[in-house]
Parts: sequence; C-alpha cells; structure tokens
Amino acid sequence: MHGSGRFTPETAAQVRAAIDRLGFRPNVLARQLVQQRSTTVGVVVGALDNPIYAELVMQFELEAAKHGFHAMFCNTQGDENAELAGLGSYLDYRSAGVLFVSHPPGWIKARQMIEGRIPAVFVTCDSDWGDVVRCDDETGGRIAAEHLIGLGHRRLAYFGDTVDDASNRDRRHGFEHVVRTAGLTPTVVTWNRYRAFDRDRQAQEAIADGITAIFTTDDYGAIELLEAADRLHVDVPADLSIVGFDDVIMSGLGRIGLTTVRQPKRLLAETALVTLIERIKRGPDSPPIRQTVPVELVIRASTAPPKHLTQTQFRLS
Amino acid sequence: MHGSGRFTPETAAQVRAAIDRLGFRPNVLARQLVQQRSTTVGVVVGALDNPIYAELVMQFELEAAKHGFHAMFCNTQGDENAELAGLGSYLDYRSAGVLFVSHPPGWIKARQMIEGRIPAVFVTCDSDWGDVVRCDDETGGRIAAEHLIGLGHRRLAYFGDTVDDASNRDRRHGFEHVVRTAGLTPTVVTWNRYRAFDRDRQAQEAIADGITAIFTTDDYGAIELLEAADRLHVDVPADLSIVGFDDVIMSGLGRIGLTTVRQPKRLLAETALVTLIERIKRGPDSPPIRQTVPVELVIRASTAPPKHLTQTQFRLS
DNA sequence: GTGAAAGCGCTAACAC
DNA sequence: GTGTTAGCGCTTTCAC
Repeated sequence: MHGSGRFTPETAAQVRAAIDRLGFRPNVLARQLVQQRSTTVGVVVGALDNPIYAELVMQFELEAAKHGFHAMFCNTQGDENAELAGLGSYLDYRSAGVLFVSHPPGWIKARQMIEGRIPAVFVTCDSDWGDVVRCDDETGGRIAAEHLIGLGHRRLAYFGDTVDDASNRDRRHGFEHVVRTAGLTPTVVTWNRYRAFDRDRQAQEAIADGITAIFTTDDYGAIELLEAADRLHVDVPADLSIVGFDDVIMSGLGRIGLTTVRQPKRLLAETALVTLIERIKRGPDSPPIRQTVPVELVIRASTAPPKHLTQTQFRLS
Repeated sequence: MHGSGRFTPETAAQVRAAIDRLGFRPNVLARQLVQQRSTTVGVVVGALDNPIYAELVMQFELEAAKHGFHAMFCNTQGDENAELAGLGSYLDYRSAGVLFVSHPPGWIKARQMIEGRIPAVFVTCDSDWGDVVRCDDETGGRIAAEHLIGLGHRRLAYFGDTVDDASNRDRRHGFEHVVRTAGLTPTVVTWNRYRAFDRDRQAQEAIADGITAIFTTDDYGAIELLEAADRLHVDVPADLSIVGFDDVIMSGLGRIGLTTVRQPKRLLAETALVTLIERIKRGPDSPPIRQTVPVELVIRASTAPPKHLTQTQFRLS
C-alpha cells in the first residue's frame, strides 16, 4: 500500500475501499516503535497566556504540521519541575525534537536530560549546547535607542526583566551602546514583573529623576509600564515615551498603540523548524547551528519628542 | 520495577543506579502499543493567537498534565482540511481523547472520523454527539442585559459573530429575553470580524440609529468595537456602553477596561478533563454528558448610564 | 517482485 | 513470588 509493489488496479481499489469502509488508520505508535524515529516535536513554553508565546507556539505548530510533525506542548509556568516533567515525557515519546520558547528555568538539569538524546532548538533565547534561532536583539536595542534619541530624548532608561538572559542582555547592550555613543548615560532598572507595587514606584522614581523615554525588554513589560504611567497620571507620550520589544497583536490596538521592535514570529518559527530538520539530518555531533532573523521598528503612539522640546518649539513659533 | 515484586534493597538500589546512569526511560510508544491505550489528548483550536483560546488551551494542558495526560494540539485556522488532518493524527496516535475548543469548521466529517473511536469533549461550544462543557451562556446574556438596562439604557443592540453556534445563540437569547421583558426591542447585527470597513460602518449605523449600549458575543468583538468607536470619535462609555463576553486578560488592562461576562477558564478546563476521564471510564455507549459552569459579570470602564440620563440628572440638580 | 519472518520495547498472562 | 513467553501493529529484511 505504501508506494512499492504492484497489484491489479482492482485489487488496489478493493483494498482502498476496505480501508475506507473500516476506517483503517495505521497505528503511529507501532510504526514509530519499529522505525525508531517519531514525528512528535515537543514545545516547552512558559505560559501560553502570554501573547508573545501564544503567537510563537501557534506558528510552531503550523510549521511543524507543514513538515509532517505533530506538536506536543507543556506550560512550565516558570517552574523547574513542571519543565522537567514535560521534557521527560518528550523523552518517553522519543520525540524528534524539542523547541524551547523561553529560557528554561531548570536549564542545568534540562541539559542533562536532553543533550545528546533529542535535538533541541532554542527560539528567542540562547543556549550554549543546542541550536539557537533568535532575532537580532542587539540591533533591536539599537534602533529603539536611535528612534528615541532622534526624537530628541536625552534622559533614557532601559527597563529589564529580572531574568537577564542573553536576549535581554543583547537588547540592553544595543540600546546602551547607541545611548553612550550619543554622549549620554542610560539608566538601567530591573523590575520584577510580579510586583505591581514596586513597578509603580520604580516608574515614578524614573520620572522624578527626569527620564523622558524608556525602552523595555518586551511588550509585556512595556504594557505594564503604560498601565503604571496611566495610574500615575503620567501622559504617554507627552511626558514619557515608551518603546517595547516583540510586537504582540495587542500592541497594535489603537488604545495601546505601542511603538515597538517587531520580532518576525512566522519567520522565527519557519527557521526553527528548518533548523530542527537540519539537525536531525546532521546528527547530534555536528556543531551547533545559530540563526538570526531581522527585526523592524514599528512606530505607534507611545513615542514622541520630549515635552521640553515641544514647548521650546511652541515658544519659538 | 513497577511496584510489584520484592527484591533485596541492594538489588533495587543497583537497578535504580543503573537506570540513572544510563538515563533509561521506558518507551511510551511500546507501552501504549501493548496496552492499547494512550495518554495523549488532542486539542483542536481555531488559532492560538486569539487570547481566549490561548488561555483555555493553556489550562487544558495544565489540567491534562495533572491527570497524567500529554497534550497535542493543532490550529485549524478555520480551515476544514487542517482540522481533519489534525483529527487524523489524533486517530493515528490512538489518543485518549480530543478536546474541541471551538465549533469545528468541518463538523460533519469530524463527526464521521471521531465518533465511536475517540472520546470527544466540546468546550465552550455545543455538539449533539460528544460530551459538552459550556458556561451558562444564556445567563451571561441575561446579566449583560440586566446591567445595561439597570444603567438606564433603552436602545440596546447585540453584535454577533457570523458563526451563530449554540453558544452565541444562547448568549443572544438570554440578552434578548431580558430586553424584551423590559418592554424594549433589541437590535441584532451580525458582523464579519474579517472586514474592518464593514465593522466601522455597522457601528456607525447603530449609533446613528440611537443605540447607546451594545452587547457583543465575545471580548474579541467587543475590543474591535471599542477600536471602531475610537476611530469614529464615539466616546465609550459616555456615548456608547459596551459589554463583552469571555474576560480575556487583555480586557482587564486599564486602557481597555472592558465590562464583560467572565468565563471561568480554569474551571472549564478542569471540568473538561474530568468529563473526558469519566467518558473513558463509561465507554462510548453511555449517554452524552453535559456540564455547565457559571459566569460572572465584571464591571469595568466601558459601561455607564447613557448620556441623556446624565444630562437629565445634571439639569435636576 | 512477492511472501514469510523477525523484531522494535514493552506488558500481561502464565507456568514454575 | 519470580522467570518466561506471547504478542501489541507495524516495517524491513531476506529468502523465494
């Protein structure tokens, strides 16, 4: 039935009819057992209710299906044990690969479990053992800074996540580099996304300190900041410009209107799958593959020249 | 190793050590092949980038993991063939169950494929053959109407999706019932979520028609409507009150502030999994299980008394 | 080119 | 109780 062999057309037709009639479906478990390879790919994600992950994970599945793979997934919720349990089950299923969407909370043990057994590709985050597909985070930070400085801002801040992984670090470095090159000194603040009170205080301090523009490490943080600004009656963008990173769908809503650095989600997913397939082909011993995809600045309503500039212009006119 | 049998403690320790050393993991495929049952559950979802689905699907996986199941998923994107392909692979994997998160686009063929083979539970939508777990849509529509009428609105509209499935229908019925009982006549408009231009026109017509309050069949639509209102410079809630349905995380943002009927996502997922397990236990021939979970009105900034009322109050004072 | 047979890794049933 | 064996549903190899 599977390609080879030749039968009389009527036999083939009969068989096909029987298949349809009985609804026969080959048992994937049996096939994969004997073939010693599976079409399952495991996706490990922090939490699907974070829009950027949901968008990425959706693209993964779409791409996986396109290549004949079947997607499994688990939400780690930032919990190491949940992650290891998920990875364990991918091991048990003899998955063809695992896709990490965010920096694994239990990365040491995760490595012990997976390395050399299942091809792993890290998307949107870094790794010193698996393959990695990332966007050009450094450039992202740079264009954010260039945009803000171009608008006339002189007092700039970077608001970063408590987990300072390679992606966040590169975004910050790109940003800091441009700011320093312009002869300015960026303020760097780390804020805990789980503590609303602290966030408000930190936002307020930055503003009291004369900061007029903030680059955050992701849209999630940027939107939190927007909320904090609203609560503090700080006008965005008149009193404060904000640039995010990711470009989640939400950021494009009129009411949010976040200027941000767009990650090409579809392309990230395509590249991730192609990388995975390449890795399967090359085997575990060939050197790690590292891919970078470009980013793009999307200008919306959350950025504008700082107020003192607009006032000056007003006085001049 | 699996519970029964007794060995000397040292043998057990040796074996365990060997397992750890070699990283042995039982092959799930082999086990499930011989046991004739699997721990895979398939989730079929429209598109994960719709927040309500992402939130639900995340809860499914969390619940599934809690019960020892492993989640696979596929995005149908509203495409019948994509859905059938996904269902096919769940069949091939001999999945323990399939969870439908939205009304299946290819429901006739879907039924033919799945019914009698894999337990199916429909969450947030209806079905005349599988088990269903839904929230109390009718009551949801009612409390939305009661809230708006209680605020003093007299000209009310329901904005429904083009797919008028059982959930949408019940929400509308509940809404209409209360409105009519109050001696009023609701306007019903069906809008196509894929055509922004039409939506703006329809929103404008409703407002021109004197509508002061709209209940939409989901938050997605409500937020679209909010956007349309902003574009048309219609003030929400002063000129127009809006009530959604779902309570996605986004709706709780200060800038969105959508009054909405909350679906208890976690509870829906818990109930769905319990129902699935019950179905597996009972076998395919026992009658369908239907479960309902309660909803709750969440009042935010998108609803207020209609302007003529506020003006009257102003004149009176 | 076609059919029979071996075996993938595991579990369950059955003698010992 | 413990060891052995059959067999889950496929694919692949190897005679014919």
